Amino acid sequence: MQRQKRTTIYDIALKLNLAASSVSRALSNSNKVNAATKALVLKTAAEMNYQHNAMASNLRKGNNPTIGVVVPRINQFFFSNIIAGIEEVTYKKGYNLIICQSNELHAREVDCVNALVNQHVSCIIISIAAENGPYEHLQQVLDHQIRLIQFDRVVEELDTFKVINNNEKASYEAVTHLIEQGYRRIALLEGPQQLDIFRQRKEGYLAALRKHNIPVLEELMCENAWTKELGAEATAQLLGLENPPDAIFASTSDFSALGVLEVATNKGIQIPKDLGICGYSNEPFTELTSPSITTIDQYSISMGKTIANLYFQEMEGLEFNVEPKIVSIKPKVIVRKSTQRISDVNTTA
Amino acid sequence: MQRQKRTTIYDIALKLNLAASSVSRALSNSNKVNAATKALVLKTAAEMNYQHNAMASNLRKGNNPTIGVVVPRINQFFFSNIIAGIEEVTYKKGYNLIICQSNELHAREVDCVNALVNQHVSCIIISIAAENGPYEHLQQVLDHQIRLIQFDRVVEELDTFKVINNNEKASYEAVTHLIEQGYRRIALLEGPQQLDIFRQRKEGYLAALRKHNIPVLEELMCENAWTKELGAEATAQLLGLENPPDAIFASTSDFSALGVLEVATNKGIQIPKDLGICGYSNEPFTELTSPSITTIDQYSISMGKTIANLYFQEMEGLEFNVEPKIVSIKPKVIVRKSTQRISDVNTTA
DNA sequence: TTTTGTTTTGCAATCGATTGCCCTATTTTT
DNA sequence: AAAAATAGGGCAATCGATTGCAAAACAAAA
Repeated sequence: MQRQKRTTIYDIALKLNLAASSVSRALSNSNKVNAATKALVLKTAAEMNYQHNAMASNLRKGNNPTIGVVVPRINQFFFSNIIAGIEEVTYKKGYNLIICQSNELHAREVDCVNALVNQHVSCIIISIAAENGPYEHLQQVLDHQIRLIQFDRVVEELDTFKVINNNEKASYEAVTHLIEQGYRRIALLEGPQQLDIFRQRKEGYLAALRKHNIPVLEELMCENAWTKELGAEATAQLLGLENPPDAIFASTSDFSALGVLEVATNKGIQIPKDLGICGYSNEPFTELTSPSITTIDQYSISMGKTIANLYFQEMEGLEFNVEPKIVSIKPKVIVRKSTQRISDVNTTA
Repeated sequence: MQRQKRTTIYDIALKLNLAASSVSRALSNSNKVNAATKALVLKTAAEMNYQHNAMASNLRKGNNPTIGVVVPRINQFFFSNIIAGIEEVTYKKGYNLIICQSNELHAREVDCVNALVNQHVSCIIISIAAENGPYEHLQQVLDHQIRLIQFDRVVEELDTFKVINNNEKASYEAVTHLIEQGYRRIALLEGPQQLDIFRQRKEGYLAALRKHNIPVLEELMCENAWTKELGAEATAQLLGLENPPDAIFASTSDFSALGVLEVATNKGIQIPKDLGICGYSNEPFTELTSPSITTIDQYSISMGKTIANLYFQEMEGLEFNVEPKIVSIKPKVIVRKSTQRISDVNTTA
């Protein structure tokens, strides 16, 4: 079978003995074409199986109603929710969504961003990879007059729109909650410190301790414990201390909290009695473990919607040099069994 | 600030006193241009902050190296894994990925497919929405010479490439496992029967019962119990029977299995001793519940890769009328505690 | 030196839709 | 009835990159 050519407006024009321009106007429902002609064109187009060519149209109109999204991992709950939220909004606006994942690699992130710039997308939404690297590629985006919105993991120095979580505050509240539950030797599992979000979470932890006059102990802070395995390792080490912690705040993720839970349970440690555990992200599994894990919800779907709305409300069609806005979302501590050793606290799970 | 125009090959040509065609050739690394010229063009392009315009290029070349994916929900673990798997492959091939979600709605699915056809994508990968509806939109895709790969939830009658799970076999094996564990009154939670996958799973269930001469009882089969809530409802009903089941196979999803687990646990029923529970999909949480839930793994990431590879190996650039292939993946039963009441079985979790 | 062959470059059409401008009917106004 | 306004439609340029063909430049061979 010969790959037959698609029907174009010229084919329709030829068949109806019209000019292509009239066909175009009819199809775009312009009022500069007679109602009868319009109907005829529409009918014929349907008969001829015509499909509008978005590439040609976008080229001529000089805009591409598409938004590119770059995330570290598509299949991470937080990010897939963000994407779902964004899609919800962009779909209604008739925009397309191009999705890329950096796999936490800087080089790959650069590749993805360049591909999106080549596509002349209207906007790029990005949460940067954990791997360090220069951010010229992001500056490039701006230089090419493409809108840029950073979310969650952002490059602070870059003057762009940002949608972030108030990590410090959330962290502060989580640790405060632990203190209120009577925990005093609270350990911290930290994420890669080149990412702002993890530095902020550490800040919140420190602030809460200081506020309650609890000494900050170096031995209770574990760097780079942001996977289940690393969390488990760190826990084994912490629990082996002469003076072990009575609570562990896995500020990196619920996965590392899971590692904590497994190691502690295997050692026969009572949770929450002897050890409190708090995670971060409100992964679905946190309410299913036994005991369920106290964590921090980031409202990911609604955050996705917020991001997309930011584009449509503040940027679409407007001048380029609007003052970048920073939207900060306050995450919420979800108290569950893994930290509840005082009975009069309201249960959320 | 005036929205300044982007640099084009004409700008470069003008500056270097060359023809645009030469610039184009230099940029595409054609061997029909002098090495020195090529270097000069590349250098100048970089200086002028030139970015290739994919829209123009695709229009001229008549192809768009982009694949569209339509799934019911982006943030469902199975689907986000499929997407991650597809992305892994398409990224390496320099293809873009446009993602849409139908939200299980037929009308929205049609919209998404049309948008992708307008984009003249090279291939559409789809898992159809639960909501019934005609599938002319899929036929349209084929009529427009766009490749179509269906996966997981497919329209059987449509002669396209398909990547499916052998649901019947998986289901058969799961039920056989239950029987081997000594369960005899095995209930089935069914999904919407307009979807093939759920019909197939029911078939597997029936086949296993027949094979072992176990009577098939209408009262043990619950229609449309495919969410956690509906699963819980069905379970309450089943356990209220005069002669309740000793096992429940939630063939719809792990979420409904979770509903089963909660209701049974609340009633003080011993699992797996008094009731066996088996889910479907191997959601991450299934190994975290107590007891952990036996389920069926669908190898979602690798399935995504398989789908993408199918396009590149069998379809890209080839004639349109190649014989559609159907790839069937055999899912694997993951035996966990919720069904293990005989000790000599190998543990997977 | 002339002829032939090979590089290198330019010209111009093309992909398909859009749109400013102009022209011709037709209708409305005076 | 003449003038003005409006509706409907056509022409042709345009968006930016690609590519077949032709021309020019240069090198090699006779």
